[in-house]
Formats: sequence, C-alpha cells, structure tokens
Amino acid sequence: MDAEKPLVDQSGRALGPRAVQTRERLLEATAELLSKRSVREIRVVEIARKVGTSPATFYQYFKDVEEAALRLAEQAAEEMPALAKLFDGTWQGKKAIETSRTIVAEFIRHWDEHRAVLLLRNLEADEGNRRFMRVRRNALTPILEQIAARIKEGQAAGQVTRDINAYAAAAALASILERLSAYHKELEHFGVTRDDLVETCARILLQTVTGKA
Amino acid sequence: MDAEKPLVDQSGRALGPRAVQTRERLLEATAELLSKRSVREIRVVEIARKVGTSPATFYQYFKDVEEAALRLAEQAAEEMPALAKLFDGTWQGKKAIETSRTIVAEFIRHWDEHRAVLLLRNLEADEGNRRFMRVRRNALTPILEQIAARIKEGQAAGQVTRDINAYAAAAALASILERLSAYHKELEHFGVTRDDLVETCARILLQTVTGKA
DNA sequence: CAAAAATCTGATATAGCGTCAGATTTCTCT
DNA sequence: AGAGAAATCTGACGCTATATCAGATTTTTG
Repeated sequence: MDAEKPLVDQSGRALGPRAVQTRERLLEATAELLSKRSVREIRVVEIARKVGTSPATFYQYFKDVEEAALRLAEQAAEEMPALAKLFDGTWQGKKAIETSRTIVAEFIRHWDEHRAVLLLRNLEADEGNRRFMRVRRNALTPILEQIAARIKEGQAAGQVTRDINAYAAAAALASILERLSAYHKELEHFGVTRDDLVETCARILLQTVTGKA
Repeated sequence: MDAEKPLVDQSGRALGPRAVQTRERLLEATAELLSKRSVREIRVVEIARKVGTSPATFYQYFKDVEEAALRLAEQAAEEMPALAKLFDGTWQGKKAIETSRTIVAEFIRHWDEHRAVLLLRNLEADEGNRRFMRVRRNALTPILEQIAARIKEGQAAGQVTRDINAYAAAAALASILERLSAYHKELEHFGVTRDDLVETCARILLQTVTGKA
C-alpha cells in the first residue's frame, strides 16, 4: 500500500539507520516544543539541546523549523483515511446519531493529539504556503468527499434541500470539526462542557447531512 | 459612547499629534506586510523603511511586531457590534433566510478585509496568548450571545431540539463563519463558488437556529 | 583492523532585535 | 521673533539566533 519513501538529508543523500533515528528524535522534540510555545519562539538550539545534539545536526535534516513542522503535519495526516472510514457506518434510524457522535469524538481526539501542528498547518495554508495547503488538502479531502457523498444521498432521497451545495456544506462541517477543540477551553466561560460540544456537533452534522431534526 | 483612550508610548507618556500619526502609519505598514507574508518573516526594519523612519521609532510605540498586530486586531474588533445587530432582523417566515444571508455575507466581508490580522489573532489565541484570547472573546461574544439567544427562542418554541447546547451550537456556527473565507479559494477545487458558500452557510445557520429545513 | 562511508559538531559570518544617549523638530511663552 | 522646553526621532551598538562548512568522530565494510 505505502511504498517505503526513502528519507534524505539536505544534500539529497539517503539516510542510514542511525540518521533516521536522529531525525525522528529531532521531529519529536520539535513537536514537543511546538505544543509549548509559538513557532516564532522556538530556537533551533533548543531542539538540538533536547535531543542532545547540535544545531548543525538539525540543519542536516531540515531546511528550517517550518520544514520540520511540515513533516509533522504529514505524519498527522496519515490518520485521516481511518477517520474517513467511520462515515461508512449506518446513517439510518436511531443508530445514525451514534455514527455521527463517533465521528465527532474521533475528530476531536485527533485534534487534541496534534493540536499545535494542525493549527500551524492551517495558519500556513491560510497564508498561502503551498506545501502546507497541499498537506491540508490531502488530509481533508477524504473527509470532505465522505460528507459530500452523504449529503448528496440525502438530497437524492428528498430529505435534504437542494439549495445547499454538498461540498460547501461539507467544508462548513469540516470547519466546525476542525475548530472545536481549539475553542473548547474558551467555551467553558459559557458553561459548555466537552460532552455538550460533542453532542451539539453530532446533531448539527446529522441534521445537515440527513435533514433530520 | 467610546471614551477617547489616550495613546501612550513604551515609557507610558501620552502621544502628541505627530506621534499619533507616526504610530498610525506604522500600524498601516504592519497590516500591509502582514497580508503579504507571515509574521515570522516580517522585519521591523522593513516596517520602518515603508514609513520612511527607523526601527528605533517602531520600538518607541510597540514592544514588538506582535503588539502592533494586537492593536490591529482590536481595531478590526470594533466592527463587530454593528455586525451583531444584524441578528435583530426578522427570523419569521420567508424573510428569515434573507436575514441569515445578510449576516453570512457581512461576516465574510469582514474577514476578507482583515483576513491576515484575524488569522494571526486566532492562531495566537489558540496557542494560549492571553491578550489575543481577550481580543477574540471581545469580538465574538456579541455574535455568540445573539446566536445563542435565537437558539433558545427556537427551543422555547419547541422548534429546536433541546439535545443541543445553545452556546456550543453558537460557537460551532461562529466557527463556520470564521473559517469560510479562509477556505473559499481551496473550495474552488471542488467547484464551489462564493455564492454557493454564502447560500449554504445561510441555510445551515437558519436550520440550526430555527429548526427549519 | 584499516580504509571508507556515514554522521555529527565547533567555529564562524551574517543578520535582525531591542536599547539608549543624544540629535532634531515642534511647541510655548514672552 | 526667538530662546528654552518638550516632544519626537535616530545612529550606533551589544546581543542573540541563524545557517554553513570544514573537519572530527563514529560506524560500517571487506
């Protein structure tokens, strides 16, 4: 399924086992720092120190911190196809809300796990950075396709109005999913718990996708 | 209505007219650069050069580029109360969809105008930067309150399910609104026009707020 | 185990940040 | 108008982090 992509250093040479491991540890350290502070505040020296190596080593594998972040975003994206599969569950009758809930909960879990990297990915993508746009598109396309497919089914069955565009609605729903984990702390100001959030989102998803109240 | 807040420089002294003008030009230059490249890539020297002054002058008025961005976010937030007022339009009968459409269109316009600054504001807020969190909360609260109020009306009238939490739903809808302009270019890949987007969002907003299909 | 390949790092030039003392401009008062 | 005061601006500089490269160190190979 996935061909072994050969990792290379900055000069294009393939990496041996030791190098692969060093690179991986640099990525882990970067992820950890990214979840603590903003990219701008991350010093390459610090990443290196965390791994017990020198800045020069970092530059052997990555052009800059941004490139390391890009690789992390690619790793996170690998979880998406599994997540998209959840849409294959039933959308008929009482079980439909459970399908919807599972998807929402899984999506939030994915975000909680990769929060810092995904936020950065989206910022860069929104700012027009092509490489991050590509990663985001690759990550979201399976989800968008699935939502859009369900909406089209709903429209074909006459349950969902044809005034909405399936892809636009899919993007809107994906936006909700993407932004929820980021908001959930602020929402506590309004007395909204995480469960409220999951349930509410699940209802909006279900309603928009199937037309059911 | 709004008391004149006295502007001050880094050492706390009030600004005279010349200084106010210089500060304003520095802010404009910052906004312009922010819309061209990422914060990380903005050099203070460059902002200064654009205004025909020196870096030291910039530091007279702002602690760093982030602070200038914060001030820009505060300026953008001043548009929100007017936007929130749009929710006072009718939500009864056929006109309801027009109210919804107007809100969505205005929100997107606001984002198109302040895109770079708002994206940065959200990234910083998501990363836990208190000052940006405050600005975002101040900006969004009027909108959230309005949406939540409509939903509660819908629930009281028995049109909207009580399984959803009004504030969570409001936040979800605000997320859609906030993220749409950022997406609209990528959505063209899927053949979604801006009008599709406005219409689809307006429908989701209407449906969630009033329970109407 | 010596030579070759792979990997790592000390040293460094380069560049932007942020500060401050003092220069320049504008204002005030007679 | 013009001297002194206040406001505003800037040149110069010390500091920190980036990013590179030649060469040192470690691992692999035959």
